[in-house]
Amino acid sequence: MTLTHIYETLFGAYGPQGWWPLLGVAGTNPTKTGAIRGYHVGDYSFPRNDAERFEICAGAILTQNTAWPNVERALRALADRNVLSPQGVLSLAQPDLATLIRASGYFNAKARKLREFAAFYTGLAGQVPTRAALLDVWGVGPETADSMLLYAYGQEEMVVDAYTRRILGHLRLVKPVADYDTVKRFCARRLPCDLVVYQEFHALLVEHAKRHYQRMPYADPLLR
DNA sequence: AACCAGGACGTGA
DNA sequence: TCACGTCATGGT
Repeated sequence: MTLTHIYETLFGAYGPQGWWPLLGVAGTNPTKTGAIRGYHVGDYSFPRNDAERFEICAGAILTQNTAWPNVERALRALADRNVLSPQGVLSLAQPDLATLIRASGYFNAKARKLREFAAFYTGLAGQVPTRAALLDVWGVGPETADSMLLYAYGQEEMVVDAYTRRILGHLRLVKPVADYDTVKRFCARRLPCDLVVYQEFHALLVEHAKRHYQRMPYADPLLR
């Protein structure tokens, strides 16, 4: 079972996922599970502007260990108040920001993370951040940094998350204890370095895991 | 009604 | 390094 085969199998089964979800983009994904919306299936021209870029980054922080529908509530609360922007986030006192993003969980920690990131983002002045610079921001770890680079900045950085580990571990392609960078290199070495492939691969693994890796014991009907 | 979700950080060994 | 506790809402 090669990663290319996994990719093609999942792509054949679910089709393009069109990540990252955006509030202003209607969900048209025929394979969507649950309440997830905001797809732009088959269109890889995103983000189309700076507002969408920041929304993706904010979502990457808010979705840490959190289900997307809750993240969407928080993002919508920010958008409704017209503060889903670096300036908007920084205009709020941290407790007020925390109240707005309450639904996403860990709201105190995430309010601080959003503010730290908004300040960093402003300092970028439109430049693409390096991975190392992102990792220096408090609240941005490896997965969050790679999600931002891959989906907000169009950089070919493989995203490894709990689902990636779960699926690849179940298929015995990686050890369950392998660290982030080990799994990342494993994937990067075996898939073509292509933006579409990277974006879809991560999204497809999430979709597949949501369908078949929610509860033990796993019985994967597609991969083995 | 426990269990978990597209993690990251701080601490003590 | 590494294992473990902490942060917290909402769906199943």
